[in-house]
Amino acid sequence: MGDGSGTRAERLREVAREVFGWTDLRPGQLEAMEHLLDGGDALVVLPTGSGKSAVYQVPALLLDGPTVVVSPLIALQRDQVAGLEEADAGGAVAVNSAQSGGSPLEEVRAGQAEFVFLAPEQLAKPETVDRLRDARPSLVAIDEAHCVSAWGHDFRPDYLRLGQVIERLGHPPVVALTATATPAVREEIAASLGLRDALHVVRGFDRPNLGLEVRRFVTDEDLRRALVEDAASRPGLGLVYVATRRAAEEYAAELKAAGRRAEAYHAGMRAADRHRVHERFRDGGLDVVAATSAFGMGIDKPDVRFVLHAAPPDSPDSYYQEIGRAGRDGESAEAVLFYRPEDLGLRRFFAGGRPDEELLLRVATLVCEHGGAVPVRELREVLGVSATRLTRVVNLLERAGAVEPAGRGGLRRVEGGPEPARAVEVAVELEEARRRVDASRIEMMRGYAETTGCRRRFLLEYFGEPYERICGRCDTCRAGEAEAPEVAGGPFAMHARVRHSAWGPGTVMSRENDRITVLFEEVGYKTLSLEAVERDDLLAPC
DNA sequence: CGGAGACCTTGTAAAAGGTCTCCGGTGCATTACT
Repeated sequence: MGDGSGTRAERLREVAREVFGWTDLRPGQLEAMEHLLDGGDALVVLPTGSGKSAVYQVPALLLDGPTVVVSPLIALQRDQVAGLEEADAGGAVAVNSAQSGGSPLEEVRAGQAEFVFLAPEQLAKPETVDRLRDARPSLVAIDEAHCVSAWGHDFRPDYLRLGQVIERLGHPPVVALTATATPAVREEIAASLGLRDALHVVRGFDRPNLGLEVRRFVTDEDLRRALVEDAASRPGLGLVYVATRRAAEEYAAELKAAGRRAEAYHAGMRAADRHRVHERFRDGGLDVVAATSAFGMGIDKPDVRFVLHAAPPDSPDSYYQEIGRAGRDGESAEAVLFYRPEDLGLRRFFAGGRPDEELLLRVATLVCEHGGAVPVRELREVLGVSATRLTRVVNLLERAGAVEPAGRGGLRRVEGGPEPARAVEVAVELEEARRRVDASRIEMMRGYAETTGCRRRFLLEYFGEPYERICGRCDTCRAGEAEAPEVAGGPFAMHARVRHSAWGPGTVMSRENDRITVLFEEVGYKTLSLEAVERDDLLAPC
């Protein structure tokens, strides 16, 4: 071990101990911190509650200049600012529409705040980025970085523009942090943020204390009855994830009627009510929260004993994140999916929708005809569309190579890029490829629900972790149905690169005894029978 | 894609079955009102 690294590690440990009171740093954390101090970028996948925030907070204090933290929810920003204020870590401020008075950006520029928290939407304003750049940031942290991939394309398109923001800030060291990401999602995050030779730190996917089970139903009525009975009789604190706001209310009401302290939680509730449910949950005043996917980010309650799903979520990514909220204390906890194949229909509906060809063409044409740099703000006024819709379309046209950013919040045509009509075609194809991948994730969720193999193995291999055994802690293992896997070898080993004549290149993600699952770059996940693959020579190594 | 509720039809009076329409998840910010 060289002198430099020893000193660095010691300085990091000292700050961790003296400022934050953390007496030891885990290997993954320390490795990432050292890399950031050396000026490198990092992508860190660590389970919640294992000190992800430390990875940026500690080096931040050793680097000369403020740290920009991109965080998806204002509520999270508030908690993080409060935590840092307590630690006396050089001051922390949040910049968002909810703050009243004061001038947080001025504090940052004047060196009075070490940490500044913003949502990507704030960073869509060129003047905000300019003022941050003037403060010479020394570190950028992207918290909950899976949002780049999960939300960037449709819901919060400003997430896809963070790469440009990072460049405008002079590309100081960047660290992207998340608790869950498949290898494909990691690649997407790194590419989208423009990380350079990023160090990937990935730890602790397996949660051996989590029991896995799927219960299958024919009618919605039977499913509901069974779920309420189950949630009402299990000891300890639990979550019930549902697909709609209405179902959240209904389950909460039924559980109350069954004598449990239960509340609903969804984005349609008033902010004060949401807040109250959150607090009661945190303080042990509830037994069950029946919630949509709105509930969860930022919660770190150690003693959740069960997570039941009344309907499958849109992907194993979401599922693993949601069940990962159980058993953080390391004690035994259960994750049960109450499953009907029909309930995947709602997910297919959400993943559907068509790209807005008309708006794509109008934007491409306007930018092309303008000749110079068009301010995005002006485009929005001329077209009379929402910022979200316009940003989505601009993102697609940029990815299609038709337009590019020009200075502060401007857009111009790419020299030698496609004509507007052609640009729309390329953009539509990009969008459709995205939908195919989303649809294949839903299919993987179906695969999890319907597999006869070990469910833990299914999930871990989905996340790219080889698991050449069966767990004994899921329903298929306990029923003796899951067969121990053969030792996979040959041309279709885990992570082998393959090519399909119609679906193009892909990566082998898992191999059960008689079939393999491949993640194709253009069409997403596909499961193939090994017999058919061999008989018809469907896959070639590449 | 699938479920719920509205509306309609049937063919004789109180209700059952068919067809249609609409709705459904995540949050930022901004704006126009009480």
